[in-house]
Amino acid sequence: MNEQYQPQKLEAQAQQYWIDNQSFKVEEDSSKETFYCLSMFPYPSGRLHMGHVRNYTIGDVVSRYQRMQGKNVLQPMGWDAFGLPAENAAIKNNVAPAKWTYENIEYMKTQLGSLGFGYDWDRELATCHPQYYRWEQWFFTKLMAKGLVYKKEAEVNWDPVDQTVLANEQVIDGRGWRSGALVERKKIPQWFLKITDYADQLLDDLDKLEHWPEQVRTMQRNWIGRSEGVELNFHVDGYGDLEVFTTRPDTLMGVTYVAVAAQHPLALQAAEKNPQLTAFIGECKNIKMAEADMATMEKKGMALGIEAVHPLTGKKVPVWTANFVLMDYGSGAVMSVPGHDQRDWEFAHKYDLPIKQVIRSLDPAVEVDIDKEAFTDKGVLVNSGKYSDLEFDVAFKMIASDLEANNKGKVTVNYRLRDWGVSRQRYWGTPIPVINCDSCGPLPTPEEQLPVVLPVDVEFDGIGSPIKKMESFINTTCPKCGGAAERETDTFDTFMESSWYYARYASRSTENAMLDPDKANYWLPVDQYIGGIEHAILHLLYSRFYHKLLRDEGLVSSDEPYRRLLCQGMVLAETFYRETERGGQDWIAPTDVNVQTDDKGRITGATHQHDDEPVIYAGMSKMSKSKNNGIDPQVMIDLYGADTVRLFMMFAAPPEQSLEWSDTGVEGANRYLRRFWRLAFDHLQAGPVDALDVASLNEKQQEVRRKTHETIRKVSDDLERRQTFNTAIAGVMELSNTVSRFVDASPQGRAVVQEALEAATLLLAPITPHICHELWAALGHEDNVLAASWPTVDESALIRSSIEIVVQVNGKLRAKMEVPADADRDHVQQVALANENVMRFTDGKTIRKVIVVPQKLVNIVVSG
RNA sequence: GCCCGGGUGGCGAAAUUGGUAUACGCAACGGAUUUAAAAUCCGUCGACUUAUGGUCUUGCCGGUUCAAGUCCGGCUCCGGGCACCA
Repeated sequence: MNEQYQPQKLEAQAQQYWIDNQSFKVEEDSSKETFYCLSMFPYPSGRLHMGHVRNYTIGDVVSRYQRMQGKNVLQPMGWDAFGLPAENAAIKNNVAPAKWTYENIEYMKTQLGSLGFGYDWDRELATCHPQYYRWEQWFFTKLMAKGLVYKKEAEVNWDPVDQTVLANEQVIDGRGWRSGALVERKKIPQWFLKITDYADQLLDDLDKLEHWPEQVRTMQRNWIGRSEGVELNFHVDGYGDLEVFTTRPDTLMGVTYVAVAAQHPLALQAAEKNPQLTAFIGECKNIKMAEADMATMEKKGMALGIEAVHPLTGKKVPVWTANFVLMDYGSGAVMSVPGHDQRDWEFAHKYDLPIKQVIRSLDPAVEVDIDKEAFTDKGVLVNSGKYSDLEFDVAFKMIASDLEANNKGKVTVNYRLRDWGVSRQRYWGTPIPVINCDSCGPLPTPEEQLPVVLPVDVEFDGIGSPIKKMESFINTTCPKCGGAAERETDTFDTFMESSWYYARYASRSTENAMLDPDKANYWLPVDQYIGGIEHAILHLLYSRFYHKLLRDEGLVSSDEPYRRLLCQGMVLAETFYRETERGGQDWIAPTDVNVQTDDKGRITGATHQHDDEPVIYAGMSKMSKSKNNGIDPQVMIDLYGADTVRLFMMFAAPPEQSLEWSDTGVEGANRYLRRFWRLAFDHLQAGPVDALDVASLNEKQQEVRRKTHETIRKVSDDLERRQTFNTAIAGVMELSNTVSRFVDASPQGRAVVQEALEAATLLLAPITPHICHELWAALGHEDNVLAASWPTVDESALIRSSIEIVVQVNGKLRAKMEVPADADRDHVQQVALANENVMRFTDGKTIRKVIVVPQKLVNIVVSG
């Protein structure tokens, strides 16, 4: 064993050992318990960022820990390779997306290797590979046959100058990012998957996911947004029935107007002879189709000059159009009850529409003043004719059945969830396997023609997808009539690829099918899934949906894809900037900045290393290109080694929380590894170690041994149940501190230290595998540390003869005392009451109550 | 705007089921070692105070309890998501 800790050398050796021995290759083996640990695969953007390092370190720790539990562990890795950035890079650097992507994959793969992650690379996949996406295409044609796919017109962000569809991200302040043109909403035909058919299953099965964070389940529940209500019709002369949905039929007598979307046929019809209305509808087009923009924009509307008939009273109410009513959501029309809905109330105030109170509070003491704001609680009906004085539930039922009896409405369930639009008008994605024939309509591409391969040899001019102009790709024949037909040139949403990759890893070598059910079911569901909280809704919901589709196709047998979920927080770093002449910010990399601090270490100022002139400190924020505050993991690995980076990442914060990058914190992690190495080195220098003889240990030796076993117990629980890797590391650090303070060169003293060092090495092995690989051998083990079993707790080592009890008087700490571990309640109470310092606070007072919490504390309640 | 989180020393954090607030680490300070520096080792380290002790302290205001960082109600600030970024 070398005296110096040399991470570069030792890590290269350990990594070579794992490669030579194919240590992480796994096969199906029915005799072993399985564990499938999956980290969300990266988008191959060029280099790993710290978010990846954090994600994959957590995954590797869990995998290695489970392996030490004796399980057959699958930990695969792959590439979420389709997406917008490749197209942007193509335009910027004049390089084909495929080439750019594959080069990035190659580089990032070496980076993952240098971090020591234990992946089974035989199962690697890239979603841009035809052998991957062909099964996605095949599956889509199956879904078409099942009627789970349909085509309809839906709105997109349209750049009228570049003549192209923009992603929400590409619309900045309402304008196209490249052209600067005012973006319009435009309707184009697109393919949809009927995720709403599975809404109830997706909702109900959330209850089964007991190892998912509650917050993610809540977010998904709210996203699906199941609500029971009534669908009802307002008749409009010369148009027909205007259908609306409400969860509050009890407020029906308070409707003072109805509102339709700007694109609603009724609005368009009214606009034909109304230029002002036409102008207003045109104006409503200039809003980005993102919910946040819709919800925060100024609410505007205009009367259509049309009236609708109230389904119960027969009275007429005006019809308005409003920019906040969504055409794509529900029927594109809403009934408005300004007395009991705040948005309607504000709209009514703005446009002087009548406001009518029809609900009062259940609590007679509560005054309702609808002149001030809407009263939105459920309560008792008033001013509602025969329904007055009814409470919500009764009113709901009675109004609903009256509507039903008059054929004006019915009770129904509504979801916030909308069907999944999977069409994208982009190049770098999976071609949608559809052939459009003028006479036969859209048809699935026949199975024998799959995959529909995306041409990779393309010219990129930056405007629109190159395959949309590529006749050799487009022109084909109709599979039904044999006539000339055209291929669909849209590609799939990249969420399609990431929705089933977890299953493909489990059946990676299968060539003639999407999945081999035997192999897939051997591994699935994923035991532990790890990824960023930003995926809490979309990716995880689509993936859950896809799993149910795979199940219904007979490819998997489970209901849910991911048994346990861990959402890791973001990685933050300090940000610095200078103001530009135009008042913008010029972000400066933290590595280019010198920081000044006060005597307490707080940042008081900073200067640029290049010119020593001041820069502005803007606090911590997520590492990103836009803030230029990313720290390159490769630089840190080269400087300190992978183990240090891994240790710091896992120690600095609990996994779900955001993690603040700190250069000195990394140095601290490195310092700990050097100390740990030195501790082992000094111990081994003293020669062979005797076998441990538990019965002969003195008190000090017993204490060290107790610490060893308490640490094993704590770290096991932290890694397995709590997944608080930071406290696990703190625990091992405490053990190291105990050992380094323990000076005892006697044979049994050294035996106790040997046991402690072996335990610490095993406990750290999942987190810092390279140094532990080396130390395990140095401590005298012939087997590799990967093959070692997780240490077990010797319960007899934990036994204490006395314990500390704290004594409070009126809840305030007044004394600490040692009592025998087996002391009974009365004894503990007596000793507490007799304590000198306790008596200073009880003297002359009346003791009202004494609370004894066994093994912990005594609280004496006094008065007077 | 809506949904979901979070706020504890100078800093990252710990306190697991309501029971000792500040474990572990960073920074800072003092000392040892050194020709010197780095590295290393030892020590101090929430605030105030009349100091073997006491008072206060977990974003703010209020409540429940013998006991609240933890539970409840109201606010506030910060972050994530909002369906075409992945």
